[in-house]
Amino acid sequence: PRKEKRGKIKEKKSKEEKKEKRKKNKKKSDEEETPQKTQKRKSKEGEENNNNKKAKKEDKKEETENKWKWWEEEKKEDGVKWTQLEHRGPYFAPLYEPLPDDVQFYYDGKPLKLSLATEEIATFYAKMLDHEYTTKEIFQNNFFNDWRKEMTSKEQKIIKDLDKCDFREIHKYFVDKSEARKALSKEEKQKLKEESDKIQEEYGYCILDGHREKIGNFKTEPPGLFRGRGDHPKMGMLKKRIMPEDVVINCSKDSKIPEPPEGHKWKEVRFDNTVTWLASWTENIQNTLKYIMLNPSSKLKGEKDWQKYEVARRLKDVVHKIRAQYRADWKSKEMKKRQRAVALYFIDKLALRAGNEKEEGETADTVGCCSLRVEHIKLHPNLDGQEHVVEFDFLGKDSIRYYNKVSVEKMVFKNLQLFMKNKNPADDLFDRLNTSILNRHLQSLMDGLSAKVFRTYNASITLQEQLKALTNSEDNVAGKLLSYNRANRAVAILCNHQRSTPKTFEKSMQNLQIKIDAKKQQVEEAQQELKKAEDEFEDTKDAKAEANVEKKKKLLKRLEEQLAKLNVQATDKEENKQIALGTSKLNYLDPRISIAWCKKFGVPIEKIYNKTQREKFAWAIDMADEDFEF
DNA sequence: AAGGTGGACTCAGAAATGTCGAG
DNA sequence: GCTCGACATTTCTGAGTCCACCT
Repeated sequence: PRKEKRGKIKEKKSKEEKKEKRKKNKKKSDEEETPQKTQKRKSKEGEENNNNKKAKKEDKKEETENKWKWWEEEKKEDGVKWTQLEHRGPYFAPLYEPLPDDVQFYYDGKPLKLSLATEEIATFYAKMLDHEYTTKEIFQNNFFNDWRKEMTSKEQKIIKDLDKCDFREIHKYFVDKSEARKALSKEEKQKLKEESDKIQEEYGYCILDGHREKIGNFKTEPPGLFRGRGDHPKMGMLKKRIMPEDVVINCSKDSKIPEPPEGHKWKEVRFDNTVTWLASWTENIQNTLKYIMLNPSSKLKGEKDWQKYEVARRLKDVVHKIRAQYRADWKSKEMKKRQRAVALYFIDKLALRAGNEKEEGETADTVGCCSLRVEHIKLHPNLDGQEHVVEFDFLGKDSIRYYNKVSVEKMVFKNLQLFMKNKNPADDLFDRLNTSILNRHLQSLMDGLSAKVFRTYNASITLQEQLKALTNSEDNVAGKLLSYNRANRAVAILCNHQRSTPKTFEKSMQNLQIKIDAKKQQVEEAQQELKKAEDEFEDTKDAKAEANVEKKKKLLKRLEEQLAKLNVQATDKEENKQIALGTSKLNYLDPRISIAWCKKFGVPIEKIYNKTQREKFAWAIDMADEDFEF
């Protein structure tokens, strides 16, 4: 039986009680709170007018100076996340601007002036007209339902059929508008940029324990139509505008409490230092909370990230024991244990996600390990010369397809046959198992162990092993980077991180091939020229000719290097077309492995981590030396 | 005491935006 | 030096995991 509907109204009582608890919990640290005020105020205003070059220089300076090395400080007591937190509150999405009078909506062929609220929602749909979403029936129905709810009764009486609605003029208006924006002059664009920079300056940072930290998402999400991933039952529903009255602010008591926009109030202001968020609101589609939190470069995120990899490293010490145990459990008398052991084998070997149960009808039908159904696997006693092959085919997180044929151990195969006996395709494969049972078991094996740790562990250890196996110290930097990318790719494949093939892929591949051919030609020509120069030197033996030979040699060498680089590029590109490397790099690979590798092989860190990534991994860059072992 | 539920946090790819080098 | 498009980066917000707490 799958879960019941979630979004029920919370009981007031429990909420109040919880609040009380938080207060108690927090009291202690409140007292310790040091009222350090904003000591540092970087004089940003002055830089603003300067030209790019200077600004860049300043950036660099900032990069090396006054960075908070929180990793050198002592950790706070358990559960307390900060002692000082001050911020400006969220930046609200701009209000709706009505359409000009000459842009009209048509119903049944006739122009119809809509009320402001109705018109706004119409624009959400109009903007998406050339997206395939709007061709889907569920999307259309959900949209139309929600739209009608917001109409005046007069409008409701007229607008009864979406097919009779003509949004094309509105659509065109927005297309033109975005064209116009692209066509703005340099100066106008510059001005726009400055305005958004100013907002970033003002709302994009907070003060956390005396340090200025960047916020990850400081803007509220604008209203629009919900776009789920995959086959989402709620696609097209109206996502409502967030008002200050919806927003809970979290900050420290003695800080400057953010002002709500003129004429508005916050839903609540609280002072909870056991959580990391600055503001939150409830989103109306799934009735779940959304948060404003810090950027990955912040202490709060960085510390947690570091800790994640430390847990994974502890798993390394016990993983052999755990593997031995689940292998033994395959033969257990208890069905529950067998299921747990087989599931864990999948999680370990295939890096599957845990697979929480989901409420049917509320989200797209996707699964992870524990929620696999019989219909998601096929058993092949023999396939393509391999024994005991399991064919997986299911939609995972974000409705990304997982398709894999794996030869498994005999005992696993037998167990799967057993689990599937007398079941329907739609039945749970592991009917005696769920994520909480699994995680409780894992916790008992190692402190802090849960299913996702296996993904982190296997990803990182794979990178380390692959780097060891693939890197050739004789290679030049480009060659080494290819090895790095290949190691990274092995991880991405393991974790099933995919992307749609870029639209321009074929074309850009062709272009690259053309370049390669041209370069080959050049190399040949250079070879001939060199030959000629050598012959001439042979004849004349004069200094000028000798210099010429040297020159041609150099040219040839340079061209050959360029050709080699292009070839490397082509290989890399082809191998990468459907694989997304970013996710694993950012979330699964202990950065210290990569940094150690860079140091060991003399590859500049900038070659593998861009600026943002270097900020996120500042802790690792500072602490890892070339001997680091995961 | 098992299972449901809300809350808080990580992880995910698409889309928007910025940049940079070839022509 | 300028433009244009390919590619890189950033933004966006949806989709998971996991745990504490409640019944």
